[in-house]
Amino acid sequence: MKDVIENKLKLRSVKPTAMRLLVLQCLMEQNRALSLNELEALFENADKSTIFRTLKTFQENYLVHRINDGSGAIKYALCDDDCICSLEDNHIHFLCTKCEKTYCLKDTPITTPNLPNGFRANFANYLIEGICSTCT
Amino acid sequence: MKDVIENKLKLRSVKPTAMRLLVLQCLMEQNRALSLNELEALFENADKSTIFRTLKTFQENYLVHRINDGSGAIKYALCDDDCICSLEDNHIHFLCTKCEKTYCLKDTPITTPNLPNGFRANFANYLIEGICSTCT
DNA sequence: CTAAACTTTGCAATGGCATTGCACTCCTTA
DNA sequence: TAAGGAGTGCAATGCCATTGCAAAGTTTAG
Repeated sequence: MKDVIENKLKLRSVKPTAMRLLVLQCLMEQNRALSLNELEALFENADKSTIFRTLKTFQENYLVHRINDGSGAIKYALCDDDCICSLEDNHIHFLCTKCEKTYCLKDTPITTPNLPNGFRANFANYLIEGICSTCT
Repeated sequence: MKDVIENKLKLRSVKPTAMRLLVLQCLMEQNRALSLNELEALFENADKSTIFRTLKTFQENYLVHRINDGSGAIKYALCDDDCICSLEDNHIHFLCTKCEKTYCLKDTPITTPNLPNGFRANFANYLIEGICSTCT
């Protein structure tokens, strides 16, 4: 397990500090998108700004992507190993309004519609709100 | 013109105060989604909280919908006259990363994808970022 | 082996935006 | 015309993202 995490970091040329290993592990275990506050709560004794900067580093190296799910707090979720956060990597996110958890629906790719003349798309953020399978 | 605005309010049973007429007019004229700060700047001498509450009233009566375009500030845009802000009324929003303006693409309805088993959709927020036709 | 240079971390602000309590004004209505 | 309710303005408050600065840790050059 630890090897998998370290490999993920190595793959993206990010130095494996203790904090980074922990944050990455959390994101892998939870298997959903987490906010800064949620992550902080999972650690108890880590500083929020350190986690923030850890996540920033992760973003810059395509380890995580940020999700704006309208909850007020930005959520962070793991990227796939071959992700470069391009339009093609964008996928639908699902916010359950009951349990308040946000999931990546990686198997549900976004179909970019035909835009009006002169509009060009660089990035898509498609959020669906509803009830998730465990809350049904 | 003024009649059109007053009618919109009457249609939704919202009393036409001076502030409400002004805010509604702004939203009609700009033909795009505006943030609270943008609206405040257009008036110079109106209080932000008054505009906020005006917009809240508008939302509650399906006159405007709020858009989370990831800019940090919520944007507000006019609803169609027959809108009840249901899933069917949801449409794509476009944020131009050059001029920072957000538009409703009402002619580009959202196609809701097939969700994984057990997931049910109630609301969709589909935002596309890119370059708009006037910035191309 | 050691000192300098750089990176990471923790603490303590700061700033932006949404939201609300309270008092004042205005408008409606009995 | 007085009372009640609706609308407005001002001044907080709170939440979240972000950053400056100094301490601690790590790497590198000599």
